[in-house]
Amino acid sequence: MLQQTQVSRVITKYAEFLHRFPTLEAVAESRPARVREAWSGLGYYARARNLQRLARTLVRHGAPAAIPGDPEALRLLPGIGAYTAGAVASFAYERRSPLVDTNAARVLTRVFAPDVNPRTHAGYKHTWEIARAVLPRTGAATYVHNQALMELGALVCTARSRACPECPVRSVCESYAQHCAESCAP
DNA sequence: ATCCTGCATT
DNA sequence: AATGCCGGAT
Repeated sequence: MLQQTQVSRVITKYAEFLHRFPTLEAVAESRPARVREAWSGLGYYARARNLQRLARTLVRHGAPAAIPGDPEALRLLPGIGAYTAGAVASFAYERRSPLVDTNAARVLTRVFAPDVNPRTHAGYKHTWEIARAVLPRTGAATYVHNQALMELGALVCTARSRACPECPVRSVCESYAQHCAESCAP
């Protein structure tokens, strides 16, 4: 649901969806129209179709669904791209796996590569290299690191405004001096 | 117009 | 590498 959709708009829908479909088995057994119905209002309905395809893939043979923890295995599932694979590996399994969403891409380029535009294809690839390069050593630390990276982008270093005075990494940020020296620095 | 915890298809 | 997909908020 969070793929290209704001958290604030997902929260309610997610709770309702889980109430209607408590398990992957429930999603797998449902008629597609029911899944689509529970998704209504969120947009990008291909995600709902992909979710059910994913559920039906994982619960085949009636066995309890097992979600892979390896990013490469996750990446093979319908609707799971590079970001979601990294997010599940990192957050659900505490694997030492990088992740780049819109927040991470913006923060990483602003902090480490001010001249890179993450919205271009080359720039986006570069953000993945940075994300891997700055990963901490352990999986447990990676969970916290990735969480913090995304939260920084969601709450402090947003697309429309940079709260540099409130930013915990401003002392090492390469665009801080450039962008906020006059307007933000005390 | 631009943005949002992207992905599949071409 | 580029585009379509959905919809609400800024």
